Amino acid sequence: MIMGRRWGEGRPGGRWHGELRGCGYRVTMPRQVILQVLDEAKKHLSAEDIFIKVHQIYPAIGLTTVYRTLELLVRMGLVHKFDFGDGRARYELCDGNNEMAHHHHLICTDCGRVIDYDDFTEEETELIKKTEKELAKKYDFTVRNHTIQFYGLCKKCNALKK
Amino acid sequence: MIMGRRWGEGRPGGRWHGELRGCGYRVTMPRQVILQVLDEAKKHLSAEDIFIKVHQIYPAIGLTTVYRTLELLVRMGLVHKFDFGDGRARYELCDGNNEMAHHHHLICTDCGRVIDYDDFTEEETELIKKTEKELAKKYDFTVRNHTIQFYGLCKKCNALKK
DNA sequence: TGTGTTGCTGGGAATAATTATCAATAATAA
DNA sequence: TTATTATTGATAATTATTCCCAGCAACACA
Repeated sequence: MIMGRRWGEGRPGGRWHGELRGCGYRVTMPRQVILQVLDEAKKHLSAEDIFIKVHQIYPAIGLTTVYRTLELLVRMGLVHKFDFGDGRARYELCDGNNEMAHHHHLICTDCGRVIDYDDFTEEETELIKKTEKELAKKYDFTVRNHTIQFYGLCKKCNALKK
Repeated sequence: MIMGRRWGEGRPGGRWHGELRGCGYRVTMPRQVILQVLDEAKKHLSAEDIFIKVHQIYPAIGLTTVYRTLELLVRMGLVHKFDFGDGRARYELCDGNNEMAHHHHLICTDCGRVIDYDDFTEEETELIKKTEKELAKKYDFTVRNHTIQFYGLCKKCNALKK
């Protein structure tokens, strides 16, 4: 039962030890805690959201470090950065290990509400994969991630218009 | 040959007279020129891009008005707002009248280059339509637009990594 | 287990896009 | 033409994000 266990797998923040070290980065407290917070989050968080949550665990954190680390994680492909059009970016752990189911977003252009959905992805996944392959060939572009967002009016705003 | 011609259809900026008035908005010079610039643009423009172009046609324009008008047009559903993750929004006329072919984006996370592509398969278009319908039903959400973006490395940046 | 190198950090200042304010202007309806 | 009032433009204010730099700490090597 112990075999195959890698260093840090028991610790919440230690899980990404390998990824960081593998890219030549140091494993620091801020990085571990930020990853932990992202992992525990059930939804996309803004930089400030992350800062506040991390601050509760590790109060010495600086906002600059949050931004710097997020940029690093995005570059590494561990984190995905979203823009919902409200002027602040959101961040989510990528679903490389099925940690978080792959999903997309419905964004209300009126109240800014964001609805996650993960229905209809079976068929979609197939198509996306195929498309990615074709794009890669045609444009010589290495796809690492994608975003699908539907914009419109949510239930409430729809009702208010009438 | 003259019948059916509505006011403003001959003028570049007058084309949207109906849309504006229909929503109870006034037809002003800034609005007409901004729409003209968006219409003539072959690609997505930032607010500043638009300001500069409009300024050449109508120098009295203020940057505030550009932002204000774009927000209005987005709310009206005439213009689509994009976020490519570089901190500035981009705007494009919607393709309601086939003016501009519907397209999606490939975004290089390294150099920020954006590639438009509009070669989707039949299949792809079908799926989107179907998904829109089902989402509308399930979440009571009126879809007015959508965005599909692939993130990754473009040809050049791919080459540099090796 | 100590120690030096150097990547990483935190705080504050700087930047840049966007939004708020408000008196002056101009599009409409009459 | 005139009155009404939406719209505008200049400036100030706001807000997310980045820059800068001296001090700190991870970790390779001993």
